[in-house]
Amino acid sequence: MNNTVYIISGPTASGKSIISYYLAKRINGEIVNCDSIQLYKYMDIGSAKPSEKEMEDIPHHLYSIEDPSENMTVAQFRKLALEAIDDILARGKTPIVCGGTGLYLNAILYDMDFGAVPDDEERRQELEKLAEERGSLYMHEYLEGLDPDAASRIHPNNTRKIIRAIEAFEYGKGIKDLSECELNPDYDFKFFAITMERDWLYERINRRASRLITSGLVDEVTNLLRMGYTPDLPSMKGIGYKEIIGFLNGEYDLYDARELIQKNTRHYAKRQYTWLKRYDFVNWIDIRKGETVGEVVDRILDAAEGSD
RNA sequence: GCCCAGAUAGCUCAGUAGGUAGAGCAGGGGACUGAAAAUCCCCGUGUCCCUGGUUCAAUUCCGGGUCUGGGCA
Repeated sequence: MNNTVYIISGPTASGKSIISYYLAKRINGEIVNCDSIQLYKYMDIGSAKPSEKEMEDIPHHLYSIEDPSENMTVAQFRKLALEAIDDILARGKTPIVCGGTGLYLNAILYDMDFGAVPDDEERRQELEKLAEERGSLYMHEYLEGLDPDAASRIHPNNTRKIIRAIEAFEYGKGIKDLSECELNPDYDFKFFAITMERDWLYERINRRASRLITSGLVDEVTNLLRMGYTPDLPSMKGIGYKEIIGFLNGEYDLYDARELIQKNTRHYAKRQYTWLKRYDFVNWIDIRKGETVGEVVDRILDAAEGSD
């Protein structure tokens, strides 16, 4: 049985979605989302989901599947994504994983074991309170006593990760290092990352931020707030959402909100590059100016054949 | 035309009681197994506007000039 899985990743605004769409048309594929914000319902404009036409044309999986009040986790995502991939393969089609959320990419690429660690909101709040009172250094020392190995991998200022590591230890499974994981042997990955000259990418990011605002981002955020989704939800902390919330609260004007969105998106793109550079088996597709999507897809298919 | 203030990193500015300078932002690099569009770490040489003078030494003090704000005519 064919078990080829395409992965189209790359920094935000590099054109992953449209490239995946054309690739899907060419190879009879279906698209699986790997973007942590596009998973949420009602967040269409800000997360730059594919157009309705694209979604009708080609089956898209894991888009708009979660309520913004819920908290998607990697473990959950991994389960859903692998199910979607297996389902597509079973129907004789080719899955195309599309998205730039690095941790989620890992969850698909690697044989990661998230175990049966239950949600324990109470314990997390306890630890958060402790961190606030005693400081992150204290928490780090505490972790060092429990799991020195994990502690050595986490910076003492990174309270969030320290808390997670403590939780993981208490549940009986420490945080493993990725080097202990194998590439998922069930699939034949064709892994691509879209890139382009940094200045050009930044121009695209800036332009897209402007476009999101003119196409109704403020209304989208206003509606989300009206529906009762609060600014502290992980979904509402997405880029584009948190900045518009600040504008609606009168913290700054729309012009500044736009600049903030642009800046935060650029920072995000940079972090995505850093993440993607860790994979030595990724095929970088460096987009040239003036190149059509069809030409890009040709290059991807050529490279995919070459890698067999 | 006159008076006042400013001119220092890509931007906003601090500073050097005279010994060639440093913050924030931007930018760059990096880490990351259950919040990941999150969280966290590291990276600062630039004609200190030009030009004379004083001085062992001037970006710093003094004179002149140029430009930019603001005020008065």
